Amino acid sequence: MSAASRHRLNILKSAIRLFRRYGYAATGLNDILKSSQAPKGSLYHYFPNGKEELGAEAVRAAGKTVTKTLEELMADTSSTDEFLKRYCELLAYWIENSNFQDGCPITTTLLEMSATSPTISQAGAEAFNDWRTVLKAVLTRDGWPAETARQHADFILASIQGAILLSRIDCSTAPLITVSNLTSQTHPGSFRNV
Amino acid sequence: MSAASRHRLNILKSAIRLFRRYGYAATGLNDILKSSQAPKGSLYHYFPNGKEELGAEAVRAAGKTVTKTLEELMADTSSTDEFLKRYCELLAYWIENSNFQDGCPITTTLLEMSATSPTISQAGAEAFNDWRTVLKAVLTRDGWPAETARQHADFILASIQGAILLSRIDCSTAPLITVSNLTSQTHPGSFRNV
DNA sequence: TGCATTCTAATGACTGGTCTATATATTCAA
DNA sequence: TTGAATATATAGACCAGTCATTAGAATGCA
Repeated sequence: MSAASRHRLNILKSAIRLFRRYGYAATGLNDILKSSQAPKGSLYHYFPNGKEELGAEAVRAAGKTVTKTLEELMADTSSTDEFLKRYCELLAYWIENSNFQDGCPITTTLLEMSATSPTISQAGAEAFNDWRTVLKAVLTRDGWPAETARQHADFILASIQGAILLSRIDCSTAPLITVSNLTSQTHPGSFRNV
Repeated sequence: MSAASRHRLNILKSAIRLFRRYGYAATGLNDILKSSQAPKGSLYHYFPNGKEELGAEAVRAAGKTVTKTLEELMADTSSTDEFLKRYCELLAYWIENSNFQDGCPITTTLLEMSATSPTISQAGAEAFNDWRTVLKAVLTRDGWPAETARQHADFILASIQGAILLSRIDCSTAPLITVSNLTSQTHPGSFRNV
């Protein structure tokens, strides 16, 4: 990485962190600049369309990070059951470690901007699609037929998203653990065992 | 209702509607006042602690409306399966009718304020608990043992919350329908049939 | 009943501050 | 010397919240 684009990356990282914790609207550009230690002029240099572009980029970047985690976890596990258990453990660990202040890195921003920014919404839809694709691959690997796998990928995605929300609001990892267990029950070991 | 408190109710209704669609931080008090046609002084008269109190009240009120809907639906159905199907249909109808601009009436606000406002978070936690209680009653009525019912209530709550999110971002009722079908599969007719 | 008084509920102009974004000037590196 | 990068200043809109004032109901009294 060139020293020149160091600021760009720091701005993006700070934006992701602050949007995730406090939301898009409540996070001021000044907060992001202060946290990233980047000069003010850099923000509009690297993100000429201002806050909305930064928001979309943050959703894209955070989305890709999650996709990468899911792919690595898929390579590192051999069944849907194991995959889900491991992922939920990971989530519970991170959420608890943030004192239940951090949730999904893109959900809050997406809900806030869904009605006003097509740009950000689209970035979010693409991230969800990437995640779905990995989940579908995990299910397919376990022998699930394509169409069934697609639907169950949605189901798993929804359950986990909801579990993160509940865990955060309840300040307890219990919902995540419950969802992990019950989702595993619904997707035991392999489709062939169902 | 006294004519005097008309403004209070209108402010609350507008706050719920705007917070739901645009989020808490992006909704200015002026927006709420304009939409409710209430004078500005009334806001601080009825909600002396300002925006945060209004936010907590909005979460409480919207939460109770949902609880009531769930209770009515429980009385109007005879199995978990039917209950879930009917509720997801209802949600899909409302979301589609808003052109996918409205989601859960409290989730966005809760995610935004979770890290900064214990007051609002607590109002949200209580709302979720009320919903859980109804869901648990629905499962118990179907013969599920108490502890199992509690966990499945969480599971259902999470799935539906996630499904609303996905439907909104994808601008499609498909995730809601998928979750409705698969959740029903997981909770067929009665526990005795499992 | 009719009028004066009291008191509280209700109000809207106003404040200080912060927001995003822009415009211009300067620095720095190739 | 050129263009990318950074710094500064500020515009213009909007923000939540305050407070002196007003409207109107309740009360006391004749």
